[in-house]
Parts: sequence; structure tokens; C-alpha cells
Amino acid sequence: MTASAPAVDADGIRVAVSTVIFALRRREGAAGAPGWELVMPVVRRIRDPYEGRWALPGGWLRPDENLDAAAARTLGETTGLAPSYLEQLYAFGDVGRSPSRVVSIVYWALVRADEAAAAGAPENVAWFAVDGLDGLAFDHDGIVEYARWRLENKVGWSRIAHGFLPELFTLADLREVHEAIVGRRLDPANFRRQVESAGGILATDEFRTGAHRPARLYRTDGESELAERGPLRGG
Amino acid sequence: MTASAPAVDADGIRVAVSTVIFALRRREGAAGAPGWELVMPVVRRIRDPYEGRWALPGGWLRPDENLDAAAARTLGETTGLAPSYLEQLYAFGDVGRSPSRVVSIVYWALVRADEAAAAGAPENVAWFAVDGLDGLAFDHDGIVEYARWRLENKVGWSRIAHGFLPELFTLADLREVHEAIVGRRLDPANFRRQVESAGGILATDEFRTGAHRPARLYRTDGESELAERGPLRGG
DNA sequence: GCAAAAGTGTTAGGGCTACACCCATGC
DNA sequence: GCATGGGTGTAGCCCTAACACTTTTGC
Repeated sequence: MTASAPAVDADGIRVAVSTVIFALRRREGAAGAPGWELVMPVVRRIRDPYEGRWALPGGWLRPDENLDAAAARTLGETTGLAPSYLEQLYAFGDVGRSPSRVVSIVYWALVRADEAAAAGAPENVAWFAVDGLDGLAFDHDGIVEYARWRLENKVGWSRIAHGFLPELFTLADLREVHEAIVGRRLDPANFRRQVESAGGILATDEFRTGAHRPARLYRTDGESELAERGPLRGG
Repeated sequence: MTASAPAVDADGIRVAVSTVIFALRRREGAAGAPGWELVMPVVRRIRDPYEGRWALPGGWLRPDENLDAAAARTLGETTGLAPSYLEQLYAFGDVGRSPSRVVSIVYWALVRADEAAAAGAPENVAWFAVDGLDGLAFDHDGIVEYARWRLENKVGWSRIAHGFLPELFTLADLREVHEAIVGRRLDPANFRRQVESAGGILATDEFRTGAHRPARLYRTDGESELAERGPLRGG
């Protein structure tokens, strides 16, 4: 957070915007399991409160920008990332969650694996596996837990998993993303049929060649939105 | 909104809390359909902007109260109601949604039919059917539409419908609540089995006598929460 | 040929839907 | 008895899980 805090008004309430950012990373070391794991970037706080602790990337809401824009801006400023998917998570505003009164509009975002790698490692930014994550500043542990729950739920009835994938992908790619999110292996045959009948993907004429039988490449069907959220279009 | 606006800070951002309140009312006039319809209270604005227009009940967030408490307080002050269920809906903060910069943390609430009737009709409060509602102040039309969508979705996988019912109710009561929310008739036989297998209700030894065969009375199983929302407990 | 992943087929089970049917009460 | 809502039974359909099986490639 390089921006300075806004002047505090008579009521002492300030509005911040933070983001829980999910990405996928090849599971390191590890046994034969060739899977992926969920990781997220956190930034080290350089001032009180919680100086030295890891916290969600974020910053103060500016008077001339929408909430969505503030989330995209602050996560870009702190981590160098541009999200492939961004959605509001929840507004946290308990009196005791910070020494001063701060209402945090929290977003959650997905970034593609290649983007996460390209962003490098800015100063004071570190990536951690989401599962064992603990000890964040403020109430951010609980916020991450809630975002994780929302991601796992939403992957079951929307197409947000595509937010982790490049333009062209195989059904095995898509399945591995789902497996990483729900935390268990999925039957390739059944997964194929479910995805095909649900729609939202388009088969191309290209194949990915490799060690075995070539796999057909698919692309996301741009016609429909990435994730349904009812009559909401942002605000 | 009897409270005066807080002083505007250097950034000019103020935090408000509003609530979309749902209740059920016997369908008036109408044909033989003995059903219920969703209604909600709105308050007439007594100052600019949108003076004279109907708006969601709400008020300014106080520096010493949590968001949930602010929602409960402001809807009580403006409408005299105490909700049987209250959940955060979304934070709206677009730059242009109000002449001055206001971030609104919007909640949605359920009140029981008897409570709604007991609250009477405070000054400048009116109840309208949700379905034809239009012409509210600010961006409140869209907010109501989103809350309506959330209610209809959530009734399918949680037990929030109980928020409309008194302590003791028949399965027909519960079914009529669902019918009013989803907007179509439900098969009594299948509804009974689904509710019973889903759990969450306890059969009592009492029956409601009436014009026909007495119907068994049930009560909500207090063991589990009214609505699952993951690892979130309020904030 | 062999291993392994891509992709297809098949079957059993569960839940949902539609609807037939019986039960209990007021009139 | 009759009408009506309460409550039970049942058969078809669809979706899912499990897993056998065929196809296609690199080595």
C-alpha cells in the first residue's frame, strides 16, 4: 500500500478495498501426484498495525473510482497482476477488526498460471499455498477461508474454472483445475460428458500433441458470461 | 432517515446501510388463487436527492456499530420492524449512483407476516408488491431485483423460508411460502418428501384443525442455522 | 508391442416429477 | 355421503458414479 491514508472524517470511517487472489501452481517436490495447488499472493505490511505480517493486497477507495475499479487498481499496484476474473466477495466492517474504523469491500479474483509467473515477485509480495495459510493480519484469515468456500461452491455451477486457463485448453486441463479446487480426483469420462452437456466450451480443430494420444483443444464460448451472478452487472 | 448526514471527509466518501425487506401478504382482491405475494416496505424521501420518491429503508453507518447492527437499527428506525432473518446482500459504490459519493452496504431481510401487520404503517412508509415495483430512488430498482434473485435462489438450497413462518406451521404453510417465492405451484406430495428428507424441521404432536383433515404442526429445528453461508458468521 | 492418456459405452442407483390412491375431517 | 385437503405409493425419467472398453499416440 503505497498510497497514504485518506483524511479521516468526523465519524472516523474509512473505506478500503482488498482482494483475495487465487492462482494455480504445480505442486512442488511431492510424490507422483502431478496435480496443481491453489496459491495466493499476500503483501508484507510495512507499517502499523500488524507491521511485518502478511495481508491481502488492497488500498483505499478513491472518490472518483468505482469499487470494481478500485479492486483492480489496488491489486495491480501491489502485486503487478491483472485478474482474468474479479467478483465482489463481501463487505467486512466490524468495529474491532482494525484499530481504526475501516470498512473493507473485499473482492476475489482469479489469475492464469502464466500471468502469475510473468508478474515475477515484486518487493514485499509472497505466494503461499491457500490450504495451510494462517497468521495473516487483521481478520484476513477468515476472509480467505470464506473466499475459498465461495470458489469451491461456485466452480460446481458456473464456469469460473476457465479463469485459470489460457485461450486453448484440453479437457484434461479443465479437469485438473476442477480437481485442484474441489480437492479430489474426478472421473475423466464423466467429467467430459458433464462439461460437454453443460455447454460453454467450443471444440476446435487443433490438438495438443504429447507423450500419448493427442487431445483436442477447446476454447471458452465467449457468448455467455464467465460466471452467472443474476441481475448484477457490477456496482 | 431522521439522522443527519455525517461530516464529509477529505475524500467525500460516506458509508450508508440499506435493507431490502421481504414479507408475505395475502393476495388481495384477486381470483380464487388463495396464495401469498411478496411485499416490501419503502420509505418516502423527504429531502434531495430524489425528494418524494420511494427508497429502501436505511441510514448512515455509525462509527461504533457493526454493519449488521447498523442494518437492524436503521430498518427498525424507519419501519418499526425487527427482522427474523438478516443477511448482507452486496456493497454498491458506483461513482454516479448518487450526487455525492456514497458506498451503500445493502442487506436483505425477512419479516413474518404477523410482525409486518403489527408494525402498522409508520409515517412515510408504504408496502408494495415486489413484482411490479418500479421507480425507486437511486439505483434501488436494480438492488431490489438482485435481492429478489438471491431470495429465489437461496430458498432452493437453504431453509430461509422458515423466516416467514411463526413457530408452529403446517407443511402446507411452508409450501405456500415456497410457492410465493418461486412463483409457481408445487406438488404437495413431492414437497413433503423433499422437506422431510432435507431435515431441519421437527414434527410436533399438535395438529391444526380446520375445514378438513387436521394437519400436523411442525417447528424449525433450532439445532442448525437458518441459512448456511459457509465459514461466515457476520462481519 | 507396450504404456498411458483420449475418448466411448454400459449399467446400477438415486433423486425428481407426475399422478394415482387412500385417510380424516366438517358439513 | 361428499368435498377437500392431508398424506402415501409408485412408475418413468434424468442425472450421476463407477468402470469396462476401444482408440491413438510415443517410445
